[in-house]
Amino acid sequence: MTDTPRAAQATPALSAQYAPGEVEQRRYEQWVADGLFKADSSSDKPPFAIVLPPPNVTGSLHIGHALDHSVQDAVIRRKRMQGYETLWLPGMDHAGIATQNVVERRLAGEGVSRHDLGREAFVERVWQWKAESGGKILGQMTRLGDSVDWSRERFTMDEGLSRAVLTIFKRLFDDGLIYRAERIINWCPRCLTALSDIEVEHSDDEGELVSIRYGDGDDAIVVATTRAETMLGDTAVAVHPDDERYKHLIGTEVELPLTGRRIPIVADAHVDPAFGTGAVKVTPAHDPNDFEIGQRHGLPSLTMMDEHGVITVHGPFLGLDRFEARPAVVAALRAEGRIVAEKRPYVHAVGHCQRCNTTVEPRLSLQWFVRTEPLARAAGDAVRDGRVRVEPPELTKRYFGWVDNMHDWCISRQLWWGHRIPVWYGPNGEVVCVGPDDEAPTGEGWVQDADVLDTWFSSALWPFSTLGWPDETPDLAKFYPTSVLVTGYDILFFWVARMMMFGLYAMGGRQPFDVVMLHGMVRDQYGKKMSKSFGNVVDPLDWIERFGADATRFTLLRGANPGADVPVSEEWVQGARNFANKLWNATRYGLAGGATVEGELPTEGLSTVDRWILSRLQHVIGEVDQQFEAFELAKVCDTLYHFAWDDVCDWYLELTKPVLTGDDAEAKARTRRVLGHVLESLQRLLHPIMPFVTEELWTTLTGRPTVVRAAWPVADKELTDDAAEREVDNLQRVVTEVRRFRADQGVKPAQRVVARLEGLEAAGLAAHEGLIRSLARLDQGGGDFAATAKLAVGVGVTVELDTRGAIDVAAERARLTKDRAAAEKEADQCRAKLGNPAFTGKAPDQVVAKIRQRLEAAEADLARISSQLEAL
RNA sequence: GGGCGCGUAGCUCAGCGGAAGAGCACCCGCCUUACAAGCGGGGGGUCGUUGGUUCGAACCCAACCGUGCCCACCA
Repeated sequence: MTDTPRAAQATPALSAQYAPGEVEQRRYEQWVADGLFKADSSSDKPPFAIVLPPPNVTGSLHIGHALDHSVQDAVIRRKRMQGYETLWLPGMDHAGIATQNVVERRLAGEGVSRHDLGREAFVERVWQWKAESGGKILGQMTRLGDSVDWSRERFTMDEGLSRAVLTIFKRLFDDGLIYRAERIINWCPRCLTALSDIEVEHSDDEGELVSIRYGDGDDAIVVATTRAETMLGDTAVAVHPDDERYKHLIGTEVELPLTGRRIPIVADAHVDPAFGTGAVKVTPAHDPNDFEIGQRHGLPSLTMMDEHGVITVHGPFLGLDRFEARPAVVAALRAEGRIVAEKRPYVHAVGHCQRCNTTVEPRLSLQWFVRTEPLARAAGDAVRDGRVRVEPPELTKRYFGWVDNMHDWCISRQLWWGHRIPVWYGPNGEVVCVGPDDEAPTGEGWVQDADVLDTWFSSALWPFSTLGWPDETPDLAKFYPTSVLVTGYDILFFWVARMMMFGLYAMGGRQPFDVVMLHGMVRDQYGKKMSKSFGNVVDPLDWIERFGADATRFTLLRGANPGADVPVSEEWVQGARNFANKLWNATRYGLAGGATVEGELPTEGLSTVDRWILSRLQHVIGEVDQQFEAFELAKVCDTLYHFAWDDVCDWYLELTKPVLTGDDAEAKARTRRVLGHVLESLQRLLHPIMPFVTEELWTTLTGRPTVVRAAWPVADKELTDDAAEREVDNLQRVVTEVRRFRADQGVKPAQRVVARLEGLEAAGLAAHEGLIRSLARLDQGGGDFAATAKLAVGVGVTVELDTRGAIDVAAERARLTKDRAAAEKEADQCRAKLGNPAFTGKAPDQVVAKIRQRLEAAEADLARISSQLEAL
């Protein structure tokens, strides 16, 4: 057998290029078949649990999910390797309004409305959709390589979670934290349901502010509004109590135009005298502020619009849509001479339905609410007192701003898809909340509330309902509180704050998770948001198919520091694909060169180069551990990328070629063992980021069954070696400088360059002359050696070269002159600093010492460069 | 209207008090026996502007100019 590192001969097992498609599916199926992702709640190992933020069953996973999942998978895979009992629990969210809308749209394509089907049949259709869409999502997760425990998959509407919903609803109800009330809520006239505050998105829209005169003569009062049509529902005009202009009118009545009704003028401190005319029309049934004013003054609430936004008051406007009614009302007022100021454009914030973008209508209606004050305070305290850590910490301010100013949460939705509100109404006005173990009341006249709960109500239970709550299951005991919640900062409020509220409430004050890791949004290579209309959307499956799951994950994780948005592009995923291939080839080469993991790692007789790479490896392990603990996955990627590509591939593999092809069998054996160790350690370190290629390589290299449960590398201080690092660092500088010279001089690689190396001893490189010569392609100086260039390489080494007359003296002289100027400048700067008593007096000793060293180095460079210039 | 953040190489970003960095892009030279999805070399930034603190500022402070996001019931 031959020892030469010829890949083709020695390793038919690895092809010349990494082909992810061939590897990924096979590996994933094996992992699942072997139960490697299954958690054991009876294990003695310390627990580490993540619940997957359940994707909505509205469609398929997008690149943002791929980021979210990649972060979690990286974190959990490392913990699994570290010996924790890991649980990553998968599942999906029924996503009430979003899913209902999707299915309704599909039905519309068939010319059917949900009302044609009826409630039961419609819900059945949604379940069909869920089966279809959910299956697609699960398939995508396997393609990404998610190491989730499939045996514990949950759905927010499955039986167990429904029981959890009933349980907590009943408990909140009994504690007086859920109530039913007639309030102004956000209403979507298209979805025909109430919305919570967070389901409303505000945008600055241009409206028209018109001023309308109410009343006549001395009693006339002018109000301004952007929503003229609502004057039909006015039941008062309000002014500030101290406003001298209107004091005399307070308590009187004016005639409301177009209606013939007379309405009172009331004084309310809410009115800003400086805005507009200082007088406000009051429409309690259609404006939240006006509702408050109405409550304070006992005003009637007059509803003048139905759930579709159509005018319901009798008269010329009856049956008009709200947006048709607006100009119609203005026109009618103008005809009566009531418009006192011309309409003027006015930009103001208008709410839109998050799901369909319809302008939200504040509407007085009877809804169920959660009294959030005590829950939100606890949710804030858990972060304030450090029980829950938020990464990045900057986002805690936003979190506090939210939980400390939370309005009561409207939880009833006039939808069919969701958890039905477990409240029954009796024939005599009885209201009964039915718990999970209660019998629903039967008999004449009893009906269940028709509404369903806000989808976030069940999502808020996710970290414990999925573990079996309200039962005291082994899973709940073992894995609650979960270790970390990973999600995008965009749903900090929607979801995280609510899980905190319900988790603390349901679990006796125990937080749902110890850490919240918030990642950013995936953007394109110019930092732009991805959007269908912009055409810059990336389909993760497309990338997985073309570049592999590992490359896709690496591309995403390479930007995934806490709170940071993640720009991606096809060029970058190509780079990541190249990286996977680089690892592949490095291992292929290692195997061909006899890399092995058998036997103890030798400690005696190691070469400087071996000691150097082992030392570097220990530093890398330390850095990566730190970065992982801080969830700085972008830094993890960066550290490992450079270690793998620069240290291992570009230098270590090259530096060890002479040994591996040489005659010293013992030295060769040692290096083979070190090479094996470095490669397999690198594969273990990269496995959380790039699970597939590392699995394929590690199992091939080690002959062991899987890297999934291999031990995570631990840094060994014994193996760090500063001297070896310095030595190799010097060696690299010499080699690089010679290469630079050759490139500058246009010396062809094949062209013979005879050289004499001086000063190696002093630089500690005496033993490495051979390596330097081979890497820099320098020949031994022969009898006809005639130095034509003298090269100082900065570590006290001088290289005299004979390039057989090919030296461009002018170019080299110019470069040296430039270098000399730089060295002079450097020396001057250092001297100036050292001559400054303020600096030497106040700066730390090590800084001063550093400057001294710099000065010495600069002076040495000056001397060397000068002599070189003379020699040229 | 409040709050938060960001402006560093052509692009995307790291560095956050002691000599300006990475990836990609670009330029030059190479099929050197793991890898051309590669190898070697190189150019490119007065770190948004103006002041201040400091022996020393990309880094701390202030103002300004850009820009992004979140929250918000002034008609």
